[in-house]
Parts: sequence; structure tokens; C-alpha cells
Amino acid sequence: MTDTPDFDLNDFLPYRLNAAASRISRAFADRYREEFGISIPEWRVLAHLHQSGDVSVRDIEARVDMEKSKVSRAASRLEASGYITKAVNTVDRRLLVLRLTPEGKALVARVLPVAMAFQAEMRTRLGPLVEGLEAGLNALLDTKS
Amino acid sequence: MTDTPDFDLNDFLPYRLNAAASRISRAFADRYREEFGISIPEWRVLAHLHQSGDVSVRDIEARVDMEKSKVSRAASRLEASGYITKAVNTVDRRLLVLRLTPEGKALVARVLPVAMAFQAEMRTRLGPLVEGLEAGLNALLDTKS
DNA sequence: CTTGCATTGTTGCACCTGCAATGAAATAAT
DNA sequence: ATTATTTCATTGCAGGTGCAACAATGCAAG
Repeated sequence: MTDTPDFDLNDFLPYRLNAAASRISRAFADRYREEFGISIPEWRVLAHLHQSGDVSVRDIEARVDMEKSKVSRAASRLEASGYITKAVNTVDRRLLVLRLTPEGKALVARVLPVAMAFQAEMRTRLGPLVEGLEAGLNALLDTKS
Repeated sequence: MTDTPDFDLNDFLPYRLNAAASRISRAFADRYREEFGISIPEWRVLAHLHQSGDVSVRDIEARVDMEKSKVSRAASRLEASGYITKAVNTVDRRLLVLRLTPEGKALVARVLPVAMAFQAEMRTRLGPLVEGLEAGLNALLDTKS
């Protein structure tokens, strides 16, 4: 009987997770690009610099879930735009020191409220379901790393 | 005091959602590529053809959350690999009729158990949290479309 | 009929991405 | 000290992606 086992892509958890993330990311990226002219990788670098001060590429790679080449290119774009500086770490000259410029700090100050508002929108849309979603994401992110 | 409002990227919902989805997708894509030589877009097309029989590119675009160009290219690769055929719909010659070949059906029969096993792994890792995650994804997918 | 408009699928283009190779610097081994 | 090994960041390359432009077809208006 079961020659063709029932399968509906829309009930398939990996697909659903990816579809939801893609839509959210797309909407988010559009807003960032239009209002601030930055991409999501650039935003992640900025956010981490805001959060942790001077860091290296490797630092960001470890904490922000991005390949080092992606970090490197995002950092180069941010440097070209004047939002960060790249300097050589004097104690270990293999390392870079990425640092926000005043313009970068000002940009972060403008982006942060938009990011928080976006997250608030998501939470509103989710209502009480947000807790379950967070718990599920925790489980996936903890175990899988 | 609040010159620099606290912000931790790892508590930021859009980031967490995307990070989780990326890791899952990556693991999934690796397995598909190694075992079957197909990508996720190709898998989605195959899955929809398995589920719905003959369909057009536009059909898949609407139901599988992919741009038409992405569908078109995935379909071309699948055709080149001999897994589907592309024919012109005789009643509306703008439309294509995508159809699984016997090889395509055989491939789907091999992929489906792997997909189900992967989903089962996710469910195991999540345990009872899977319900909350599903509910949250529902909310995001329903409202956002 | 024909003329204009909408729809379907493909493709050119510019961009982004991951991976591997590379160069530079630090560390370990002998 | 010299040599090998490891670490860090960048870059070349091949391939995937979205978007806009396009050709082909269908449909509607006159």
C-alpha cells in the first residue's frame, strides 16, 4: 500500500524552519539596506563590536556564526564606508583589531532602535508563543554547536 | 547613563532564528549532496513533484517558497540529471509540465527515508519543545505570507 | 483582426558565498 | 638557530542567488 509514503513539504520541520528564517531575514535585510545601506553580515559585525569593543576577525567568527571570509569581507566593506578601522594587533601581529569609528558608533546608535523595534514586531506577532519558539531555538543552537 | 544600550546579538530573535535555520540547513544539505548529489532547491522541487504530480514552475514557486528563477534552474539541473522531464503544456503553451521520471521516483524513494530520519533526529533533540517551536513557526509563516 | 496588456519561464548581470590555497606571523621541536 | 607546525586573515575561484530584462504566449478591449 505504502508505495508512495505521504510527505508534505509544508509539514517538514527543516523546511519550515528555513522558510520562516528566510522571510524574517529578508524583511530585516531590506530595512537595513534601505535605511542604513548595510547588509546583515555587516550589521552582525557592528553589533558585535558594539557589544565587545575591539576584537579580531577570529573573535567575530567564533561568536557570530559567520565564516571568517564572510567576516573579513564584511569588515572590509565597513572599513571602506568609514564605520570601522582595521589595525594590526601589536602584541600578536597576525591578529587584527577591529574598532568602531565615531561614525560607526553613530550608525549603531541609529540601527539599534530599528533592530529592537523589529524584534518587538516579531514578539507581537508571536504573542505568548514566543516562549516556546525561544526554547526550541535554544535546544537547536545548544546541541548543534 | 544609557549611552550604549545593552544589546547582545545572541539574545536577538531574528539572529537566533537565522542561526538555527542555517545550521540545520547546512547539515541537511551536506547529507543530500553527499548521498544523492542534489541541493536543497532540487530536493524541494522533487518533494513537490512527489506530492502533487505534474506541475508548472509557477506552481512550485507559489508553494515551495522559492523564486521562479531558482525553481527554473533547479528544474534544469534535475532535467540534466535525468530525474524530471520538462514538457510544454498543450492547453497553455506558456506553462511547463514538470514530471518525475522513473529515475526521479526512485531517487525520491531513497531520499524520503533520509529526510524523515533527519526530522526525527531534530524532534529527538527537541523533545517536548518541538510543539512550541512548531507553534511559533506557524505564527511566523501564517502572518508573514 | 489587431493592438495593448498580463503571465510564464529563461537568462544576463552583478553580487554574495563557501572552500581551498596562500602569505604572514607566531609557536614548537630538534 | 633553524625548521616544521599552527594560527590568522585575505583572496581566487567556482557556483548559487535575486532582480530586472526579455521572448513567447495568452487574453482582453476596441
